[in-house]
Amino acid sequence: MAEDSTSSDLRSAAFVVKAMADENRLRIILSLAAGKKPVSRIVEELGISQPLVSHHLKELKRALLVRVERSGPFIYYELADPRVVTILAELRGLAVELLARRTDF
Amino acid sequence: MAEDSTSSDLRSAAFVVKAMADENRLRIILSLAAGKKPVSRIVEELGISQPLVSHHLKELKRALLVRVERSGPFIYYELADPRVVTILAELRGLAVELLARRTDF
DNA sequence: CTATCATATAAACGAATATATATATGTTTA
DNA sequence: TAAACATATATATATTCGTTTATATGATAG
Repeated sequence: MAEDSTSSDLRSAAFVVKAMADENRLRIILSLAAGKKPVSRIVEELGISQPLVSHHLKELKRALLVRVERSGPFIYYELADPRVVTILAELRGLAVELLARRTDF
Repeated sequence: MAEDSTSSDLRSAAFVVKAMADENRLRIILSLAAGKKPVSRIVEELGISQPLVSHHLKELKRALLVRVERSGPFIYYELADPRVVTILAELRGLAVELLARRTDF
């Protein structure tokens, strides 16, 4: 008897959410929201080390959140789906409000 | 000079996302989406041990995603914000599609 | 072919996390 | 107050994760 789809969907969701569960990766996603760009641009925009950016891009790629494309010496990354940006915006709004509420009294 | 709000927002978002980055916690969230319920109900619905459920609820509470309320011997948990359910649904849809795409060729 | 630039990978380490088992706390009822 | 029940906490362990440092790959220009 096969498991219900909810279970496997949630496993998939957890897999994707894990890839987003890091501040640096969220910053990379936000940077890529502005459009396709090579690693070096992300590095200079975010001010984090190149190996670290590469490592996080690898994670994002593993979770299928970004697509890779080589052009000459540059390797361009882009978001695999625009919904990532929407969802991130919603998460940000929610998070900000939840934290703000905490000090309401 | 203060840091820009984007940075602290993303830190907040990462904090909340981390709390969602676990399949068991997503299952708990989904269970609570149907309404406020005591720990024991979550335990029987999900079939995971009571201490483990308590532990994950603690994490969700730390991230302000759930609210707690005691009533007699029972301790009820409920989602702190309905948007969590919406966002989870979107994440699930995205994840399922991303994974499905992978085998398209 | 060598030098240089862009990026990836490897190794190592500490910190955080998920889980299981055992036990404690707090509430109700008799 | 003792017993039964609901939930939390403590402890231990195994695993995963984020980061740094160092090095490798792969493309291009001279």
